[in-house]
Amino acid sequence: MTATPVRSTYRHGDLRQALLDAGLDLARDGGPDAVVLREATRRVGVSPNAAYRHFADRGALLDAVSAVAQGLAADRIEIEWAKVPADTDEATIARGHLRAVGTGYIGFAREQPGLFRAAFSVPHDLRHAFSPDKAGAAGRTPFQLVALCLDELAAAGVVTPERRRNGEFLAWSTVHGLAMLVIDGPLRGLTPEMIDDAETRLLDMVDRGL
Amino acid sequence: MTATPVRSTYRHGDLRQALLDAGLDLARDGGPDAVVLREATRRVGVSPNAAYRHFADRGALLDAVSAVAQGLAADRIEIEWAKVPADTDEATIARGHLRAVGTGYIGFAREQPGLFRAAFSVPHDLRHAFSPDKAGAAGRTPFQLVALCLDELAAAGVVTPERRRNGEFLAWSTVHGLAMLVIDGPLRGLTPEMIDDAETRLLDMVDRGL
DNA sequence: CGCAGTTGTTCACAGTGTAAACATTTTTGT
DNA sequence: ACAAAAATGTTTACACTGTGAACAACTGCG
Repeated sequence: MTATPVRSTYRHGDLRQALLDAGLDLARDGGPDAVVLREATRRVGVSPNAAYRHFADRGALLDAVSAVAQGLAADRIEIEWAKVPADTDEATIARGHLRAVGTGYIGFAREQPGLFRAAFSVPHDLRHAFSPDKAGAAGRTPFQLVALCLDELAAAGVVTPERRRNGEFLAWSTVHGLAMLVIDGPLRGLTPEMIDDAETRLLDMVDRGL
Repeated sequence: MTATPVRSTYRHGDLRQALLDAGLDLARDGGPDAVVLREATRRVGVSPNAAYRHFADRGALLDAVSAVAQGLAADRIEIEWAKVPADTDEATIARGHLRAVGTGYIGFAREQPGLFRAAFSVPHDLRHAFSPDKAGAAGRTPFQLVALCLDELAAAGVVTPERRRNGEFLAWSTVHGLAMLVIDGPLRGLTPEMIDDAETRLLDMVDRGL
């Protein structure tokens, strides 16, 4: 059932990308732990150690998968971002964008829990949060999107400069927490309606209390 | 260098507990992934398969470790809880308790990241959130403590019954998110001062916006 | 005392990551 | 053009993991 179980050429052509794709498939159902080197090479139709020509070790492959997954999260957020009507006042737009980030983030977590965990449970430093390989199709990383709408809120005077400072951490923590508890923690098993409700109220709380 | 590499009796005496303790040690530095069956048996000085007389599989051991870790989290929260002055009005006490839960929860995460992840990253259902084996020395689970202070807030009239409903999820998500991002996510590497600041502002936000 | 149940051990196997040596193909320098 | 060098894939090998099955030693009960 595999597309091309054997290949004619000795060289693969684009093994790195193929392994990355396989890794993403593994992460999609199974999360970061499911990204196992040998299985990826198996799916690509190559010997296990071929992977080491393109990734230093399993961790490097997982890092690459994580970066792509963060880009996919960014894409999901951009979808919500684009829905925000632009024909209103600055403040309303900014608040809409903040809400869009939250909705998109949690939406991605709920729709793609495996990729979400691969994206945000693999330890990375904040210093790399802006690196282009973590960006979505629009060229912006999830963290950049959070920062951006906070800038908008500050520019519109919705939040004071004092409150805007490091506000990323607050906004991010809030939605990240709900996402994690729902897909991977004790809040799993809640009905979609209950999650929707929690999500709405959570975003209300951020909107009011940031 | 091991305390008792061999034992005189064929029977161990309390192998289950010994394995659990070893599992906790492993989780303490290394988190849930570090809880490996063979290493636990090795530390206890017993053959690998002896573990199967007391735990169905590795997952069962991890579950047990997770439950104990949740109890330790509860203990940590109780410490903050007990600090709240009782000689004030009901509302102030209730709000203090909510804050104590947040402080204790994040404190536990920062002080014992491995145990924290073992406690709250191992999937469990909310239906078991009250089971006594997850309780601390005071007999209350972390989730019970959240629920309790929300009840207090409602009784004191700080939050309306409408807002109290399912408020656990909001409060929990918020602190859980910060904890996870700080110990395991992109917010690692923040200075303790920045984390302190984020924590304070996060709890302020919950206090204002719940 | 004998025997059944409990608990620990041994042997075995499949799966994982990864190092080292080897093979093949492509690139590059003269 | 052609040999040397670099890049890429394979094979072999090892240590480690979880876990099933058969076996061994101890315990308590009739």
